Amino acid sequence: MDVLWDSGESLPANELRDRLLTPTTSAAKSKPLATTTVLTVLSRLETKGFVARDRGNRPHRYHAVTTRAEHTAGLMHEVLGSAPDRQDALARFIGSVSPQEAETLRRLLEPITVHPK
Amino acid sequence: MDVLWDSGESLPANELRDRLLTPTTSAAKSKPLATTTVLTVLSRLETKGFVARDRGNRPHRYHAVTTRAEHTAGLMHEVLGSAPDRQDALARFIGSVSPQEAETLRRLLEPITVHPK
DNA sequence: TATGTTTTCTACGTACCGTAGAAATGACGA
DNA sequence: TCGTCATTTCTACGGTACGTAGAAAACATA
Repeated sequence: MDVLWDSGESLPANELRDRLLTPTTSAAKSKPLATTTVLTVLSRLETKGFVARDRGNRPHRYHAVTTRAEHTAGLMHEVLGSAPDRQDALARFIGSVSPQEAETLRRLLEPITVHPK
Repeated sequence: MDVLWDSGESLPANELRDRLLTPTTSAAKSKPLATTTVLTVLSRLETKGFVARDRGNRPHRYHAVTTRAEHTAGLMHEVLGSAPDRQDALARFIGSVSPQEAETLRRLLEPITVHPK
């Protein structure tokens, strides 16, 4: 559902419905959804704080509250946070990460260090 | 539900039911669950591969398939895996991690590097 | 004001979970 | 062998969430 969220930025319900026919990330075009369906989902997402809408002009415009990456990171934190043994969980997590990703992580972590010179 | 999973290791349903009255990790003792309830949940968890049972002797003994930490890590990977922008997601994740945890991560990542000398 | 667009309300089917009763199964002593 | 009790399986009900959408209300504008 959020697929198209990350695509554009702040669109009216109808736009969304249309874009849902063109699966941004490949996949065959499925049957069109009723506009009301999209609206319903949008409200539900709104109550959950995933989406916000500009209630100003008539065709309300919706936009994701966070980026997909933020959302993903958030979920990860949520999962991690629900673990009583964070350290351990992190260890396991790191342990099963691809070399490339490990490298990425290492690079990402560096900046935090206040390494002199 | 898995709370007690991580506690002991491989117990019969009744044991479980009893232990559920003594919330391993604090919290007040709630009302006792029917044994069948526990069994039901156990089967459901079994179908999902979270739990396995020793069907040998009569009081089947159940045990978690993975440790809590592994499970958590697994979930994290799952979440991360469903993201089209892994790098980005990881970046955000790291960005919002506590300094201590960042340090832990750094340490965990080192071993992987084949640093000479 | 009539009419088409957009939004809100309400609803139905499916699925999963918590909980547990009823029935089937198995073990074990009398 | 049979009764009885522990254990397991089957079935079920209430609750919550989601996908989907029709009906009705709210609006804008010709």
